[in-house]
Amino acid sequence: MSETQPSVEKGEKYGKLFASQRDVIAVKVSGVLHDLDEISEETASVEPVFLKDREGVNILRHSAAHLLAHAVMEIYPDAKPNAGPVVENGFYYDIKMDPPDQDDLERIERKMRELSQKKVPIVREVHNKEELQKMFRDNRFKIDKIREHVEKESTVYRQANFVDFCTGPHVPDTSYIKFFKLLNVASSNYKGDIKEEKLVRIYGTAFPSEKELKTFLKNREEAAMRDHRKIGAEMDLFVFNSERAPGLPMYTARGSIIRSELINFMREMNTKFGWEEVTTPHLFKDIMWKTSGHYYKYKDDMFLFTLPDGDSYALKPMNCPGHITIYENSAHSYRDMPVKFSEFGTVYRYEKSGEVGGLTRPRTFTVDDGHEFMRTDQIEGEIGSVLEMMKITFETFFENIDVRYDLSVIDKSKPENYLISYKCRDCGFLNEPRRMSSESDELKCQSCAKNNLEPDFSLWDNATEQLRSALISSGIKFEEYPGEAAFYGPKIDVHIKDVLGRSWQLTTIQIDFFMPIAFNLYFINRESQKETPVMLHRAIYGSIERFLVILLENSYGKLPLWLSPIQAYVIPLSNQQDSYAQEITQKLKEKNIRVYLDSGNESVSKKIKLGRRFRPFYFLIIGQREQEGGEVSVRDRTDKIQNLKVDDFIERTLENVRKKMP
RNA sequence: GCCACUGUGGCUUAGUAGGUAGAGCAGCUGAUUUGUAAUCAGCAGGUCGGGGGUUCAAAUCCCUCCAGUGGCUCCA
Repeated sequence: MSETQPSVEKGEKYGKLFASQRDVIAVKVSGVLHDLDEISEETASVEPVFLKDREGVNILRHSAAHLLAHAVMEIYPDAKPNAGPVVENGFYYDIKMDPPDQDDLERIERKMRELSQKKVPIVREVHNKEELQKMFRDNRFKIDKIREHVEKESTVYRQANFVDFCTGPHVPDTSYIKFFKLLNVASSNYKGDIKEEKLVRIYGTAFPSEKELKTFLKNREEAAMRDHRKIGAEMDLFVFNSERAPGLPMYTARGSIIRSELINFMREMNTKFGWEEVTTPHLFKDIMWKTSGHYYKYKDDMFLFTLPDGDSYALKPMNCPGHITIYENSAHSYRDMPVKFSEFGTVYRYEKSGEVGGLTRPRTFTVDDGHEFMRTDQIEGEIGSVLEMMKITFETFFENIDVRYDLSVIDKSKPENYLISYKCRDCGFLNEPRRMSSESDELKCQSCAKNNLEPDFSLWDNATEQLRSALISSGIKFEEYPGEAAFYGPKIDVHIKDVLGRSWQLTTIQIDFFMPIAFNLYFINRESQKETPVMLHRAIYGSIERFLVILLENSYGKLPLWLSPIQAYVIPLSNQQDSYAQEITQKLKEKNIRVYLDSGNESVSKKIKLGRRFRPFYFLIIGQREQEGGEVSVRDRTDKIQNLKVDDFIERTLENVRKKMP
């Protein structure tokens, strides 16, 4: 790669060597992107960035975001642009303006096309901080950015009357931005702060070629067809009744079959990996949630109620306290550790109105939950064991799927958000863990009563390190996200994208040193002393509903045989085959094959047409020929048709179910 | 919770200068007895999300509440 790279002399434009190549839109000089027109300050070897390159597309989209803001400013001169970054599959721009409607959006897009055709040069200018502040004096967003990021000088990009504070690079002129589309309007808050100004966020996308744009738009339309809400309705899997139970899904018989299969699969795996299944109630008195700490952080998000006798209860938002209560009930020796409880625990969380949606964010969902109590020397091995469960699960359900592993760690600059031990700077006493933001009184040392405390991160650091090394030794690639930890500990989260490109957390593995302290849990160690166990929270599916979402969208509802609610959809050719069809249906049922008999007076074609929405694994057509030969005509997912003896079909089906064949 | 959009029979949907709702599919009835993505005919089904208002008159205009969708925030 790095043989003789073309180079430019001091004082020359970086793009000099590529002047004739329109598909070169920027250059890379020792790993840094630059505009073609930028003047080199020294002799440097330059690498061309083509429009179609990943980086080229990003530059294009970034320029398209500028073009969007440019068009908006032309139409609405009072608008105040904030920022317009590139995102996956496109870009957006946050602008302080009146929310545009569909017509406005089209008007903006037309203006963008107009500006594109005008081939407006996009010019980079360098200004010092004072000049910048002057240029953007009527735009507080830009001023904030200039104050925060600029030391002496920085760049702006000018295209006709529109100037944006930006480090670039950009395409040379607006005519490069040709194949774009504004997608939708949303809203956001400045700096993501809900107390800050409301901004309009306009999403759009741009591509190097018309073909790519068209493909993208087509895929987007098709993605909507794969939406689990649509598939679920077609397959008759679940029911939403927004008047009676907003955010509270119900499962039909067919939907329940899939749930049961998922649960059975995990139940077997739990057994294999040493998890004992327990059952806990769906509600507890509020004292439980006060002890666990959930109450203080989440009481606005819990279903809380008070009975006439004055007792207050809450539907459980988590299963851990229940499992803790079972653990507490008996004495544990270090020899018994780890103690591992699992439960398909249905939890209830009052998700705020705008946050609920489909099965990805319902107000009740079932977690394939597990809580483990162990000695510190068992942590790494146990995390590895859970990672193994996860690996088996994902391999079973998905052939290839884009998985992201996050290590969610504490944000040490905000200790008030977490349960943390505090050390006294005066007497050195290590105080019990607490969450500062839930304390009304000033924090005082429990030993010397002074308030000179500092957070002690040792438990957090320890837990984080154990998670990190377990990931590394499992050979998993991951990224760390400060501030994403749970209030009681760091966690490994696994994210998978839905069909609309939104990322959802499925698997989660969390180390918790604090809940055991909060509940005074212990086991008797080798020295016959009480010792606090470490807790591990884990869910492999995460929630059954979310997992189902990914399964359905990923497979377009064409679930593998062992998960299909209807495995065989029986269609008699005419009612002369009714009794034979009945007989076969009954026989399959007796073998535990899930079968549906469509005995209406319709043509085979029509029955197939109407039956397809249920995504049965097989259609079994039964006519006179089949009846005479003791056969069924089997039409599979690929629409291949094959006649089989009934017993052969049964045998084969059962074998494939057993093997969990895809 | 915030911003925007949307809300017509089980599903998809027509219905904008405001004049008390049309259709297809599904359902039911009858005819047809069918060979792998829709046989024909008929019947029934809607207080147009709820409430309030403007008007002689509202699915259509206004207010408000509820819900859904897309974002934001949040997500133990």
